[in-house]
Amino acid sequence: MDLLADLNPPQREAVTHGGGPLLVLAGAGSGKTRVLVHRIAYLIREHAIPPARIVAVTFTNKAAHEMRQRIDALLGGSVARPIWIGTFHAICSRILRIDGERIGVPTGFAIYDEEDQRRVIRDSLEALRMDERRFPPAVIHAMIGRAKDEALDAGRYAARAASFLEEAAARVWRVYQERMRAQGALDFDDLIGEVLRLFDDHPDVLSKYQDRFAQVLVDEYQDTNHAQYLLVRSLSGRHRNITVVGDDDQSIYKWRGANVRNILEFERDYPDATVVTLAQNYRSSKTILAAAHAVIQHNPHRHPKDLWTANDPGVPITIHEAGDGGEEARFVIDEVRAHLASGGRLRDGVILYRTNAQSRVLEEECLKAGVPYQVVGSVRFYERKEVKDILAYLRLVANPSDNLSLRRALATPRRGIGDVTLGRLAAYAAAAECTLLEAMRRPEALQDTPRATTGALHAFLKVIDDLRALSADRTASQVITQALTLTGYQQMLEAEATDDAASRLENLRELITVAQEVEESTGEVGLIAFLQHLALVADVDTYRDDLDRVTLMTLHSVKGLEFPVVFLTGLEEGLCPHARAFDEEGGLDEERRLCYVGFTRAKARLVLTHARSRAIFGSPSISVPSRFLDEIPDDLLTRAAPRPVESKALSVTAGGRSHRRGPLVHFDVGARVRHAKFGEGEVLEVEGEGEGTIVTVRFPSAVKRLALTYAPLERAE
DNA sequence: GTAATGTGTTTTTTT
DNA sequence: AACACATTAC
Repeated sequence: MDLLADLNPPQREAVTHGGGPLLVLAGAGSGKTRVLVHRIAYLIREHAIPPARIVAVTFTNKAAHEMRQRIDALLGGSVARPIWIGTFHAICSRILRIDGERIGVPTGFAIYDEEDQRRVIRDSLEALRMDERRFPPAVIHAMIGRAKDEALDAGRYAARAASFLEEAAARVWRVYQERMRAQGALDFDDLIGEVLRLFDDHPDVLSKYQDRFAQVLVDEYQDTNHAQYLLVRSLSGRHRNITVVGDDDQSIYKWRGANVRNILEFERDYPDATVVTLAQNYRSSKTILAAAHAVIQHNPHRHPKDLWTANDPGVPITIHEAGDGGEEARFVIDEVRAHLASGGRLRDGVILYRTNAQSRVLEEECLKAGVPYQVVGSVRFYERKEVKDILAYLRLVANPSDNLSLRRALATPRRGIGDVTLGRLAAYAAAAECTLLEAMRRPEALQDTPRATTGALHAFLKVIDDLRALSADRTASQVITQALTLTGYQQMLEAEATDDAASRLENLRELITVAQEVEESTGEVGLIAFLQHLALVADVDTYRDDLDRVTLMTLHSVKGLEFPVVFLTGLEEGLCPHARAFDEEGGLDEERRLCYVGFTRAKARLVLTHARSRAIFGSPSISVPSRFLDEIPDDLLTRAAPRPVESKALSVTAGGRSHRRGPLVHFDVGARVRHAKFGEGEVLEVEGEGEGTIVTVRFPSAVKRLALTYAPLERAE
C-alpha cells in the first residue's frame, strides 16, 4: 500500500520526516491521527525501524487501540503488536511493572482511584489530628496533585511552601505518601513521578529505555504537564527522534496541570526542530469552521493559524432557546428523531454538555422518547460498587499489603467482622509493623476475639489464598470467574433476588468479558496487568462506535472524536463558561477552547442550545445565554422557532446580558426602578432573596420578570 | 454488627 | 436530586 497516497504536502512532509525533533501543529480536523499512523507505518517500512523500538503516547486507551489497528491495516498482519502505544499512565505503569522494584515499587502495585486516594488523605489528616473542616481533603488532595504535575516531591514542596495551607498540605503529603508506600499503592500522578525517580536514581535503567526507543511520538502534546514533559525529554534523550503533535487551541486540561507552553515553546527546547503546520480541515462545513474560528479568535496568546476547508458551506448553525433543561432535552431529542426520519442514523449524533450532572435530564428524556443512547462517563463502570468490591479481592491477591482493599473485601459480603476486630488487627499490625493481612494470620493478634469471628477470618484468608494460587497460572478472566463464587458475592446477589441485584450481577459478568477482551487485545493475560490496565481506563474508552445509538458525553471526553451532527447544550453563563472559571487566571480562555473543541467535532450540522432556567442542586435558577453565542456572526445562524411554551404567565429574562457589578441592590414592592433597555418602571413583586431574587417590574412597554443578579436594574429618582 | 434513618454536601472538567 | 457519611435503633 502506498503510505503517501492521499496525503497533502504538509502531511506528507510530517510522515516522511527523517530524524530529529518534529513539531506538527495540527488544527482541528486536519488529519493528525492519520499523520501519526502513516508516520509510524512509514518508519517501520521505509526506515526499517523495528516496531518494538517505537513508543507512541496517546491521550486515551481507545485512541491507542485505534492507532494500533490502523497501523496493522496499513502494513498487514499484527505488525503493530510490539509497538508501545498507550497513554502516559499506561506506559509508565508498564515500565514500573518491569523495573519498579529497583525503587521499591512492587510488581503488583495497586493504582488507587480518586475515591481510594481521598480515603488515604482523610486517614492521613486524622493521623495528624488535623480538622477536615479547616483542611478540606479535596483541597489538600488537589494541591498535592498539582504539585506532582510539576514533578515536585513532598520534600521540595515543603521547602517552597509559601502559605499556611501549603505547609499543611506538605505535612499531609508526607503522611499520605508514607501510607501509600506502605501498602504498595500509587496514585495516577505517582505513575509518572515514580518513573522519573526511577530514571533519576538508576541511570542504567534510563539508558535501557533511551537505547530502546529509537522513535518517540506524542499526541495531544498541548495537554501534557511538566512531569510528562520531563518524561518525554528523558525517553527521547539518546536518539532525539521525537515527534509531537498538537493544537494549542484545543488545550483543555490546564486544571490538571497541562502546560500549553510545552507546545508553544517546543522550538525553543529543540532549536533544530522541524515544524509542520496542518491547516486544511477535512472534517467540517465552511459554516461550522467559520463559527469555531470566530469564537476562538477572542482568545489572546494563540499560535496564529489559518485553518481552512474546501468543504461546502453546508447548513447554518442552529441556536435554540429552551425554557428549562427538560425542554432543552426534548428539543434535542426531537431533532435526533427528525434526523432519523430523514434517513440518518442515531450514531451520527452526539449530545455534549459541560458537566456530567447535565446528562440526567437528557437521559430521562431519551428513555421517555424511546431513543437508544449511550452515556460516556458519569457513573463509571469501574467505579461501581459491585465492581470495586470484587476488584478489592483481586487487588488484595495481587498485592497483599493493600490494606484499603482488604478492608473493602472484608466488608462485603457481610461476614460478621466489624470495627472492633479490625481495630485489634490494625493495632497489632501497627505494633508488629506488618500488613493487616499478615496480622490476620497471627493468632496472637486476635486474643479475646470470639470463636465465630476467628472462624470467619480464617474462611476469608482461605478465599484469598485460593485465589492467589489460582492467579499463578490462570488468566485474569478465569480468576475473576472464580472470585465471584469463592467470595460468596454471587450467592449474595442471587439471594437478594431484586432487579438491582440482577443488574449488578450483570455488571460483574461484564467485568469477565472485559478481562477477556483485554487479554485478547494486549496479549497480557495476567491478573496484575489486567488490574493495572483497568485502573487506567478513561471515560471515553467505554465509547462504542459500533452501536447505533445517540451518544451523550462531556466536552472534555469528546476531544479527538467527530460526528456528523453535534448538539452542544447548556450554553449559559456559569455553566459554559463555567462559573468556577471566572476567578481563575486564563479560566475563561480555557472555557472558550472547550467550546471550540465542541464546535469542531461537527462535520455537517451544529446545534447549540441554552435554557432560560436550569435546575442547580435540584432547585431552578435563572440562566443567561453564554457569551460564546454572541461571538458567532449572525449570518452563520438560524434561530430555531421557539417551541410553544406551556402557559407560564411570564418568562424570566435578564433583559440584557451584562453581569451586575458590585453588591446586589434590594428593591421593595412599589419601588421605582430604571432598566437600561426597558426604561423606568415599578416593582410589582419580589420573589426570593440574594443571588436568586426575581423581581417583576411594570415598564411602559411591558411587564417583565427579571433576575436581579443579571438585570441592569437601578433605583430611579 | 448491621440496617434504617437522618443530615449535610454536592457540580466543573479526568488519567 | 442523589450520595456519602454519621447517628440511631435493633
